Amino acid sequence: MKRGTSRDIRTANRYEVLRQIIAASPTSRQQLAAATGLSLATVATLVGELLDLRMITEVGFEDSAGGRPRGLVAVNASGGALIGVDIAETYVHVELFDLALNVLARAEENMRPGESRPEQVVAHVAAAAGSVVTQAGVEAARVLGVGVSVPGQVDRATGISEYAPNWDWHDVPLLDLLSEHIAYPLYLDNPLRAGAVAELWFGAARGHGDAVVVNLGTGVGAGLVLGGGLHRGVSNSAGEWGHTTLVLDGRLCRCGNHGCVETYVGAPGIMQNLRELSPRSPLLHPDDQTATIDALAAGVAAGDPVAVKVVRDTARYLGASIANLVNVLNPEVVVLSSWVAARLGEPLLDEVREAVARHALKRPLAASRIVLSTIPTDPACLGAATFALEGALRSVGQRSAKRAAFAQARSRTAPSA
Amino acid sequence: MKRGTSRDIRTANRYEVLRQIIAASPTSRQQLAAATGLSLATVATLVGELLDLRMITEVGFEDSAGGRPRGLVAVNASGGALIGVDIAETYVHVELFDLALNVLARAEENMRPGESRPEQVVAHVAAAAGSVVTQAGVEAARVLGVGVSVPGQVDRATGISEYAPNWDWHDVPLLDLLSEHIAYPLYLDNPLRAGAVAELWFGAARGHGDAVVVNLGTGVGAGLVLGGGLHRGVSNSAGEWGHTTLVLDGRLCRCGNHGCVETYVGAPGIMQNLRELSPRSPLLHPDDQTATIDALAAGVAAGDPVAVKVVRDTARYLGASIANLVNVLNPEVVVLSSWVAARLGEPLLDEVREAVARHALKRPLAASRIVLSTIPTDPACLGAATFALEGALRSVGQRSAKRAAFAQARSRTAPSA
DNA sequence: AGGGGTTAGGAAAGGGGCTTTATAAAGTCG
DNA sequence: CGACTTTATAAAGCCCCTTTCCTAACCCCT
Repeated sequence: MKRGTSRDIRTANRYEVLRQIIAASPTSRQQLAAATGLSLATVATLVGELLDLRMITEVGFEDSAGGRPRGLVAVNASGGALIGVDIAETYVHVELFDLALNVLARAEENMRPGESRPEQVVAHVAAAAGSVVTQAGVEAARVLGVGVSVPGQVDRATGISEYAPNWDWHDVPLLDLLSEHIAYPLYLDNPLRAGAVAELWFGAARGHGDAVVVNLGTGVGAGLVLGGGLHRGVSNSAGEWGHTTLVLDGRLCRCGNHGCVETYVGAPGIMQNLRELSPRSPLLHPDDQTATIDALAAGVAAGDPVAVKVVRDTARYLGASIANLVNVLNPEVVVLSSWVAARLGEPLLDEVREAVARHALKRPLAASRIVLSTIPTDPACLGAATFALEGALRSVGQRSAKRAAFAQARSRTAPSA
Repeated sequence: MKRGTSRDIRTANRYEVLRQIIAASPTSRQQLAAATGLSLATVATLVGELLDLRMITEVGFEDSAGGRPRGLVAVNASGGALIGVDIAETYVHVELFDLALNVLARAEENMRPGESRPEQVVAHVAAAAGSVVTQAGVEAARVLGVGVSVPGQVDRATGISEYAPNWDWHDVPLLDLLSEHIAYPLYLDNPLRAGAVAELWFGAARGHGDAVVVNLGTGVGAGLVLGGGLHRGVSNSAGEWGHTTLVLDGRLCRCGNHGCVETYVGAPGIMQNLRELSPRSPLLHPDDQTATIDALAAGVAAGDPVAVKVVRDTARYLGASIANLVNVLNPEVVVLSSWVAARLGEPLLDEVREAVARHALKRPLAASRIVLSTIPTDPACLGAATFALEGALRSVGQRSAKRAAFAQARSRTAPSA
């Protein structure tokens, strides 16, 4: 049971101030103090730190009501670069961000089925990472770090991929393998937590102490923000909501269990919902999840009754299982994220809201908003890059000790002179 | 989103030190420092504070290996009293504890069906609270506070019982009503959280950052300990695990939903499990939950195949839904608590462990231990009293400002004299 | 009996953090 | 051009925790 230290407070405040600046650039110290609840003095110190790091810059002044104008600061977008890597079953996405978290370059490597050895995956990552750096033309020294999202169970401390379901990896020392090809600081975690931290910094979970980021893709899961921070659980494997039982003795899941949420609301599960309703539906593309989900979305837009019914059925499963999260965790906001949610969009959201309302208890329900993610790019990439940003920010404020000591010594001798 | 202050660190450390002293009384400062990870100096300060408060006392010395003997401190059991109140559907339990959390006096008031008006309940509480104080013969001034556990949704800040399912209460200002009869500081919350905090301070969750306390009674729910503290959720209604869906379109629950966990593993649910297996079983006491559960426990002990099967079926439901918690939250320990768990005991636990192992993912499962609660008395009473203890401890260290200023002023003038 | 040696406990100093108060800087307005 | 306002920084104060140093207390050995 870890004890908190006063330094953690500082780190949290640093995060909060930078988040705020990124969100509302340019902004003044006054606004930051109001938004964060910190005193002007503390904000000024933190802003000073960030200026020293060249992560933000002064960008002019703003009239005040008759007094000294407010100095404005903004993210120094070109002050550094962050790389986010999203490793998935069939592809590796790599994006290079500036400090405003704009995408400067993008690279995608597709992996052929069977290409599942760790060295092969690592080679793809290294190639793509090299590519984005040259594409964007940033100097290597400006890259603050590389965040890597890899499916399955990850031990962040050791950098070991304990288990990756797609490739049946067991205890692969992924960080070590990657560091042979990549010289920047590396941060490893899984897509659920990456998505959650992306929403926490830049998305719908901003400013909320308790939030759930529901990830709807081929696999499903949830990233949990509890008490203002990511909840990891004791072995960094919290959030496996996709493998909670919704239908006892229900559909067989790839995890070996029956009736998992994932088998009803993951992309293959949705295809199964469609198949059970209308086995020969033209919406169904048996070997292509993306095409099927797109066809469903188009069908709903066109008023196709089968598509509408499939989305409704899916929303019913999804609503019941989101209601479980709402009842257990009582979050302020539930964010629907990842590609399935993005493609099915509002129609799915509306049905889900209704279904959750039917299943959840009144009080927790009243406190929870359910929204779609507003993150336009790959949330796992953005989240992974955010881990790198957090990492860069965490290691601040160690080496200023010498200067402080010097300043103090001088101020002590001055009066005697 | 609340920011933490350095004072919270102090409060947490104060809790931790006192917890440790209560758990291992008498103990030395050395042991405390080792157990808490704090420095000797900090432990000494905190111990000093607690000595000043007369919550602990020095009780002698212990030989050290050849050097100065270690001073021993122990809880000053008679240094104060705490009252815990457990309001349930049919009864009010009140217990008076000394500071070692021993029960000094107990009172129970039974409520007749229909006796559901807030004033009637409050009258029972007031009567029982008065009774325990006179029984134990403690002076009123020594009572540090009264914790009250009331079912349903509670707003701690305002002291309003927003919703109590048994009596259909809506927004009852319970704290105000109670304070008309009870002069001690009052602390209100619900039994789930009371149970969790009891386990966190004195039970199986001690020292664990992430724990789930599963409450198996007539109703069921879970108290969540996440990140070392109680997780309340945004509207203090987290933990309603009893009303998560385990069987889509399953049994009708009193919450209006279908297939809730509670309908399978709450006492009435277990009776239903029995009824479905063997409608005319002599184990079944249709109007008496307690007797039925007792009969089942006895039946299992005697090897009655029907009883064994019912417990196994129940454990199957329970295991699947505990696995859901394990997968989502990845806790270090899951504690089975409340009267149903206590009565069915080890046989239930064994079956539950097996069932959880079948349903949970390998990694979170490997990190989780499932245990029975070791708290012998009513956990809601103990937990409620613990709220009072925490409250008393939280308001420490405010009023020493004046003395500190004085001491400093004196030390500043001294050298010049 | 009286000094080392050893361990405990407390006091002081040091380092981090945050806030309040004072002061300097930079405008506006009469 | 001075008075008033508003912003930003500097100084001082308070709260934590830890490290370091010193005294207290006890053992043992001479």
